[in-house]
Amino acid sequence: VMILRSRFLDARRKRRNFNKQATEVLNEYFYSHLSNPYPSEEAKEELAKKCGITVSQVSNWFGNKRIRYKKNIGKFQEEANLYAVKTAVDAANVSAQASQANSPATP
Amino acid sequence: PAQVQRKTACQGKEKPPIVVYPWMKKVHIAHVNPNHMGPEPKRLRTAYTRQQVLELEKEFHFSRYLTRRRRVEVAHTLCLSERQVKVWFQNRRMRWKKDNKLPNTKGRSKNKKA
DNA sequence: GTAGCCGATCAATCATAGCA
DNA sequence: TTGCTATGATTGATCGGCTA
Repeated sequence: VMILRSRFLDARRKRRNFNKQATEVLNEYFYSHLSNPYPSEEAKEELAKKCGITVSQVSNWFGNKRIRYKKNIGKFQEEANLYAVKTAVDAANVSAQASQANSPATP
Repeated sequence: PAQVQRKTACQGKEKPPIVVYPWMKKVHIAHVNPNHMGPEPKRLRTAYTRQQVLELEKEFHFSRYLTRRRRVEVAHTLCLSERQVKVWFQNRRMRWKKDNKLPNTKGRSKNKKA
Protein backbone atom coordinates (compact mmCIF):
# COMPACT_ATOMS: atom_id res chain seq x y z
CA VAL A 1 0.00 0.00 0.00
CA MET A 2 1.47 3.21 1.19
CA ILE A 3 4.79 2.64 -0.36
CA LEU A 4 6.77 5.43 1.15
CA ARG A 5 7.35 7.43 -1.92
CA SER A 6 10.04 9.65 -0.58
CA ARG A 7 10.59 11.04 -4.01
CA PHE A 8 7.11 12.51 -3.94
CA LEU A 9 8.01 14.46 -0.88
CA ASP A 10 11.07 16.08 -2.35
CA ALA A 11 11.34 19.80 -2.27
CA ARG A 12 12.15 19.88 -5.92
CA ARG A 13 8.52 19.33 -6.80
CA LYS A 14 7.80 22.87 -5.77
CA ARG A 15 10.69 24.48 -7.51
CA ARG A 16 10.32 27.83 -9.24
CA ASN A 17 12.37 29.19 -12.06
CA PHE A 18 14.74 31.98 -11.20
CA ASN A 19 14.06 35.61 -12.03
CA LYS A 20 14.85 36.80 -15.47
CA GLN A 21 17.48 39.10 -14.09
CA ALA A 22 18.97 36.39 -11.92
CA THR A 23 19.34 34.17 -14.96
CA GLU A 24 20.77 37.17 -16.73
CA VAL A 25 23.47 37.61 -14.10
CA LEU A 26 24.33 33.92 -14.09
CA ASN A 27 24.52 33.76 -17.86
CA GLU A 28 26.67 36.84 -17.99
CA TYR A 29 29.17 35.23 -15.69
CA PHE A 30 28.99 31.93 -17.51
CA TYR A 31 29.62 33.33 -20.96
CA SER A 32 32.18 35.86 -19.87
CA HIS A 33 34.13 32.97 -18.36
CA LEU A 34 33.34 30.43 -21.01
CA SER A 35 36.94 29.28 -21.10
CA ASN A 36 36.64 28.19 -17.50
CA PRO A 37 33.12 28.57 -16.07
CA TYR A 38 34.01 27.44 -12.58
CA PRO A 39 33.31 30.28 -10.14
CA SER A 40 35.24 30.23 -6.90
CA GLU A 41 33.44 29.87 -3.61
CA GLU A 42 33.56 33.60 -3.15
CA ALA A 43 32.34 34.26 -6.64
CA LYS A 44 29.45 31.91 -5.96
CA GLU A 45 28.58 33.77 -2.82
CA GLU A 46 28.63 37.02 -4.68
CA LEU A 47 26.47 35.66 -7.46
CA ALA A 48 24.09 34.15 -4.93
CA LYS A 49 23.68 37.48 -3.21
CA LYS A 50 23.25 39.30 -6.46
CA CYS A 51 20.65 36.83 -7.68
CA GLY A 52 18.82 36.39 -4.43
CA ILE A 53 19.41 32.64 -4.32
CA THR A 54 21.58 30.31 -2.26
CA VAL A 55 25.14 29.28 -2.99
CA SER A 56 23.94 25.73 -3.51
CA GLN A 57 21.52 26.96 -6.11
CA VAL A 58 24.33 28.79 -7.85
CA SER A 59 26.35 25.59 -7.86
CA ASN A 60 23.39 23.68 -9.23
CA TRP A 61 22.88 26.24 -11.93
CA PHE A 62 26.48 26.12 -13.10
CA GLY A 63 26.54 22.35 -12.90
CA ASN A 64 23.45 22.08 -15.05
CA LYS A 65 24.61 24.80 -17.39
CA ARG A 66 28.01 23.25 -18.02
CA ILE A 67 26.61 19.79 -18.67
CA ARG A 68 23.81 20.97 -20.89
CA TYR A 69 26.08 23.32 -22.77
CA LYS A 70 28.69 20.70 -23.56
CA LYS A 71 25.95 18.23 -24.40
CA ASN A 72 24.77 20.42 -27.22
CA ILE A 73 27.12 23.28 -27.90
CA GLY A 74 25.37 24.23 -31.07
CA LYS A 75 22.09 24.87 -29.35
CA PHE A 76 23.68 27.52 -27.15
CA GLN A 77 25.57 29.41 -29.83
CA GLU A 78 22.91 32.02 -30.26
CA GLU A 79 22.79 32.63 -26.53
CA ALA A 80 26.57 32.54 -26.37
CA ASN A 81 26.93 35.21 -29.03
CA LEU A 82 24.30 37.30 -27.34
CA TYR A 83 26.21 37.42 -24.08
CA ALA A 84 29.57 37.50 -25.78
CA VAL A 85 28.68 40.90 -27.16
CA LYS A 86 27.46 41.99 -23.79
CA THR A 87 30.78 41.40 -22.13
CA ALA A 88 33.53 40.73 -24.57
CA VAL A 89 36.36 40.57 -22.13
CA ASP A 90 37.93 37.31 -21.05
CA ALA A 91 40.00 37.31 -24.22
CA ALA A 92 43.13 38.14 -22.30
CA ASN A 93 42.21 35.50 -19.78
CA VAL A 94 41.84 32.96 -22.52
CA SER A 95 45.28 33.46 -23.96
CA ALA A 96 46.78 33.51 -20.51
CA GLN A 97 45.25 30.13 -19.77
CA ALA A 98 45.98 28.61 -23.13
CA SER A 99 49.62 29.42 -22.56
CA GLN A 100 49.92 27.68 -19.24
CA ALA A 101 47.37 24.99 -19.89
CA ASN A 102 49.54 21.96 -19.64
CA SER A 103 49.17 20.19 -16.34
CA PRO A 104 46.03 21.28 -14.51
CA ALA A 105 43.10 18.97 -15.05
CA THR A 106 42.70 16.43 -17.81
CA PRO A 107 45.73 14.24 -17.30
CA PRO B 1 46.90 17.96 -23.80
CA ALA B 2 44.82 20.96 -22.95
CA GLN B 3 44.47 22.51 -26.31
CA VAL B 4 41.56 24.48 -27.59
CA GLN B 5 39.78 23.25 -30.64
CA ARG B 6 38.10 25.63 -32.99
CA LYS B 7 35.35 24.40 -35.22
CA THR B 8 35.42 26.78 -38.11
CA ALA B 9 31.74 26.76 -38.76
CA CYS B 10 31.68 29.87 -40.86
CA GLN B 11 28.30 30.01 -42.46
CA GLY B 12 29.15 33.27 -44.06
CA LYS B 13 28.45 35.47 -41.10
CA GLU B 14 30.93 37.38 -39.00
CA LYS B 15 30.05 35.24 -36.02
CA PRO B 16 33.03 33.98 -34.04
CA PRO B 17 33.92 30.32 -34.55
CA ILE B 18 32.68 27.74 -32.11
CA VAL B 19 35.34 27.28 -29.50
CA VAL B 20 35.64 24.03 -27.61
CA TYR B 21 37.50 24.45 -24.36
CA PRO B 22 38.90 21.53 -22.40
CA TRP B 23 36.06 21.52 -19.90
CA MET B 24 33.59 20.85 -22.69
CA LYS B 25 35.17 17.53 -23.53
CA LYS B 26 33.67 14.24 -22.49
CA VAL B 27 34.90 12.80 -19.25
CA HIS B 28 33.84 10.05 -16.92
CA ILE B 29 33.32 7.84 -19.90
CA ALA B 30 31.88 4.48 -18.98
CA HIS B 31 34.47 1.81 -19.66
CA VAL B 32 32.40 -0.72 -21.50
CA ASN B 33 32.96 -3.25 -24.20
CA PRO B 34 35.23 -1.80 -26.90
CA ASN B 35 33.12 -3.66 -29.44
CA HIS B 36 30.11 -1.66 -28.54
CA MET B 37 29.45 0.53 -31.52
CA GLY B 38 26.17 2.04 -30.40
CA PRO B 39 25.50 5.74 -29.97
CA GLU B 40 27.06 6.52 -26.60
CA PRO B 41 28.18 4.14 -23.88
CA LYS B 42 26.41 6.40 -21.41
CA ARG B 43 27.56 6.09 -17.86
CA LEU B 44 25.29 3.91 -15.81
CA ARG B 45 23.78 5.24 -12.65
CA THR B 46 22.12 2.55 -10.57
CA ALA B 47 19.02 3.61 -8.72
CA TYR B 48 19.12 2.10 -5.27
CA THR B 49 15.94 0.49 -4.05
CA ARG B 50 13.94 1.92 -1.21
CA GLN B 51 14.99 -1.02 0.90
CA GLN B 52 18.65 -0.41 0.23
CA VAL B 53 18.41 3.27 1.03
CA LEU B 54 16.40 2.54 4.11
CA GLU B 55 19.03 0.19 5.46
CA LEU B 56 21.84 2.53 4.57
CA GLU B 57 20.08 5.40 6.33
CA LYS B 58 19.55 3.22 9.35
CA GLU B 59 23.21 2.36 9.39
CA PHE B 60 24.16 6.00 8.98
CA HIS B 61 21.98 6.96 11.88
CA PHE B 62 23.85 4.46 14.00
CA SER B 63 27.24 5.72 12.89
CA ARG B 64 28.35 8.20 10.28
CA TYR B 65 31.43 6.11 9.58
CA LEU B 66 31.64 2.45 8.78
CA THR B 67 34.27 0.00 9.87
CA ARG B 68 35.65 -2.33 7.29
CA ARG B 69 33.86 -5.23 8.87
CA ARG B 70 30.53 -3.47 8.96
CA ARG B 71 30.92 -2.31 5.42
CA VAL B 72 31.37 -5.85 4.22
CA GLU B 73 28.28 -6.96 6.07
CA VAL B 74 26.12 -4.14 4.79
CA ALA B 75 27.32 -4.58 1.24
CA HIS B 76 26.54 -8.28 1.33
CA THR B 77 23.15 -7.76 2.92
CA LEU B 78 22.07 -5.16 0.39
CA CYS B 79 23.67 -6.79 -2.63
CA LEU B 80 25.92 -3.81 -3.18
CA SER B 81 29.66 -3.66 -3.64
CA GLU B 82 31.86 -2.41 -0.81
CA ARG B 83 32.79 0.45 -3.02
CA GLN B 84 29.17 1.45 -3.49
CA VAL B 85 28.56 1.36 0.23
CA LYS B 86 31.67 3.39 0.85
CA VAL B 87 30.68 5.97 -1.72
CA TRP B 88 27.15 6.12 -0.40
CA PHE B 89 28.45 6.97 3.06
CA GLN B 90 30.76 9.61 1.69
CA ASN B 91 27.95 11.22 -0.23
CA ARG B 92 25.69 10.93 2.77
CA ARG B 93 28.21 12.67 4.99
CA MET B 94 28.49 15.47 2.49
CA ARG B 95 24.75 15.83 2.40
CA TRP B 96 24.61 15.75 6.17
CA LYS B 97 27.10 18.55 6.31
CA LYS B 98 25.17 20.58 3.81
CA ASP B 99 21.90 20.09 5.65
CA ASN B 100 23.47 20.97 8.98
CA LYS B 101 25.49 23.86 7.70
CA LEU B 102 25.65 26.73 10.10
CA PRO B 103 24.39 29.99 8.61
CA ASN B 104 27.86 31.39 8.90
CA THR B 105 31.10 29.46 9.01
CA LYS B 106 31.77 26.94 6.32
CA GLY B 107 34.86 25.46 7.92
CA ARG B 108 36.88 28.54 7.22
CA SER B 109 37.02 32.04 8.56
CA LYS B 110 36.84 35.18 6.55
CA ASN B 111 40.53 35.96 6.82
CA LYS B 112 42.03 34.19 3.90
CA LYS B 113 45.66 34.21 2.98
CA ALA B 114 46.00 37.95 3.12
C1' DG C 1 52.90 2.65 -1.39
C1' DT C 2 47.79 2.32 -0.25
C1' DA C 3 43.08 3.05 1.23
C1' DG C 4 39.61 6.22 2.89
C1' DC C 5 38.01 10.89 3.33
C1' DC C 6 36.80 15.41 1.60
C1' DG C 7 35.29 18.82 -1.72
C1' DA C 8 33.91 19.68 -6.19
C1' DT C 9 32.06 18.05 -10.16
C1' DC C 10 30.01 14.98 -13.50
C1' DA C 11 26.11 12.88 -15.61
C1' DA C 12 21.75 10.69 -15.49
C1' DT C 13 17.32 11.26 -13.87
C1' DC C 14 13.41 13.14 -11.49
C1' DA C 15 9.44 16.25 -11.22
C1' DT C 16 7.67 20.39 -12.17
C1' DA C 17 7.29 24.88 -14.77
C1' DG C 18 6.17 27.05 -18.86
C1' DC C 19 4.50 27.41 -23.28
C1' DA C 20 2.01 26.32 -27.69
C1' DT D 1 -6.54 19.57 -21.69
C1' DT D 2 -2.48 17.55 -24.03
C1' DG D 3 2.23 17.22 -25.37
C1' DC D 4 6.64 18.78 -25.36
C1' DT D 5 10.74 21.24 -23.99
C1' DA D 6 13.23 23.97 -20.39
C1' DT D 7 15.02 23.90 -15.94
C1' DG D 8 16.09 23.38 -10.84
C1' DA D 9 17.22 19.63 -7.72
C1' DT D 10 18.72 15.11 -6.42
C1' DT D 11 22.08 11.51 -6.36
C1' DG D 12 25.24 7.55 -7.75
C1' DA D 13 29.70 7.78 -9.31
C1' DT D 14 34.39 9.94 -10.56
C1' DC D 15 38.49 13.06 -10.18
C1' DG D 16 42.27 15.22 -7.66
C1' DG D 17 44.46 16.32 -3.45
C1' DC D 18 45.59 15.12 1.12
C1' DT D 19 46.54 12.39 5.13
C1' DA D 20 47.05 8.43 8.29
